Amino acid sequence: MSSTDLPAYEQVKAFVKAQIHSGALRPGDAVPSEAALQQQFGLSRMTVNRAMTELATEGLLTRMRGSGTVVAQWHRISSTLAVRDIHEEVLERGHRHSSKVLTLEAVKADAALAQTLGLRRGARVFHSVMVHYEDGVAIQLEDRHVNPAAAPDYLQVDFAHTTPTQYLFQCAPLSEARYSIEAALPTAMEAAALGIQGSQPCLVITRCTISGAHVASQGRLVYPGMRYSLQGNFQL
Amino acid sequence: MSSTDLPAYEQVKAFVKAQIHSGALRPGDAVPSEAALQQQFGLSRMTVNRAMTELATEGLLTRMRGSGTVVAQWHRISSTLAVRDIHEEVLERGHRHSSKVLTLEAVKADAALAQTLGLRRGARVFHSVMVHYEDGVAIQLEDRHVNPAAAPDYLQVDFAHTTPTQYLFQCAPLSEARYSIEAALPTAMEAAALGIQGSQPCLVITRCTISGAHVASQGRLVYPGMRYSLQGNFQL
DNA sequence: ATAGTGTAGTTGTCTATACAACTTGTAGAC
DNA sequence: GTCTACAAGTTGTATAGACAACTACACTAT
Repeated sequence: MSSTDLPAYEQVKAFVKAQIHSGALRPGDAVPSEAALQQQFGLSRMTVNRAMTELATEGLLTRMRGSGTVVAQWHRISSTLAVRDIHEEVLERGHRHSSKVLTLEAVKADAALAQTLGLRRGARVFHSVMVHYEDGVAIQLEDRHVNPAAAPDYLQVDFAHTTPTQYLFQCAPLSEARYSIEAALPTAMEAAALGIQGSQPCLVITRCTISGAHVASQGRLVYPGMRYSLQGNFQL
Repeated sequence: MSSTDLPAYEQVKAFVKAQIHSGALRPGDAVPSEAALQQQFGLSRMTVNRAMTELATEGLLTRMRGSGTVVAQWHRISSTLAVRDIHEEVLERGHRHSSKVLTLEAVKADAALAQTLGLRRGARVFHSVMVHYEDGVAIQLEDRHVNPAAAPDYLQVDFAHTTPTQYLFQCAPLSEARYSIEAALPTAMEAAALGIQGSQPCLVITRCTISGAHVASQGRLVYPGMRYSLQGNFQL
């Protein structure tokens, strides 16, 4: 705890990481045991254990009780995909966010929708379609179906002052989510709403949020391909 | 440690999680302090601390030394995106994988490529283009530029028995990656190689892998939109 | 009123120890 | 040769205690 200001367990993590990145330790290789590192660094085992346990949960190491620790075969890269509000997102980029509600209604669920929301066919569900603009340019079409059990007052919400994501966060705490990302062509209606050609590819994120026992909502988010890309930067 | 076989710290985690999912604790709400939970569960503070620290790194809680713990505002969902080999991926689905090499050559880097690979303009880089098939159906076009410093023998590799991902894993341990996911139309060449219409949208992943100080390679992975989607399931 | 001081409460880290659960290899019994 | 039993080594979990770093708030002196 003298060389830098980093906590001791972080220094051990950095040491092991460096050995992996330099190639001194390759996938499948055995990593020194906690006892060995304890000696080498002059730390207690609990501290070394914390370092190694964290590296394991980060996916860099594979540990087996009784057997030892090896460098993981697949460097799993843990990104964080934040389920967040597009309003906040736009503001964070220093731009102006606005939106327009195209549809806000109650409809009867068809077979497919009923299944994903866990309801019976013909059940009453809420449906909203809106377009989000960043500095006046359409960047997202949000087509959402909501389970009334999760948000009974969905139709009364004033979406000029809030967004579906924001509102649903409030009344149905998120517990699980499923998503699917694909490239597809927009429907004629979607293309018109986004102000793009129907032949222009879009990034479509289909997202299903689950709150406790209910499937709270199912959303289809359409991004014009030319104006949007999902980006990430991973560091091991 | 009596009710179930779960470790004590996992039980504390489950307890707090349940309170959040049920809505008893909402984003921004204060969570009981470690001392309080220690009393309540009859555990040592270290055990409670482990539970809370892990929930914080999972993004469920926000902790501030001196101030306390609150439920995080944004339920960050930590997915794991594995940088893995398409060969293994196809085999895992129980299908047959094959591939065809279209190009394997050394070229001079143009300005853009030189910049991303961290080389000077006109530097010698390796270039490969190949198509991957799953049970005979084209599912991915892999257009890759490789830094010779990371893989000097890239042109001599027999890609009938291995894949670029696999080979690069061996000779250049991964330390960082940047990616970008977007929807785009394939080039005429790409469409022909994948056997699809040029008007069919594709999911394009541009990936840049970094190994230590070098940028090891830059790859453009094109997936036919109709045959592929990125999927994920998150659990908090 | 304002600025500074102090104190209680909270989280971050580290130690030393202990036992449990599991793996692996070896020595011995048959 | 084969199986069993044991021992050594490894990780998983839990404890009790300690100090450091920081925050928030109340209180005091100006």
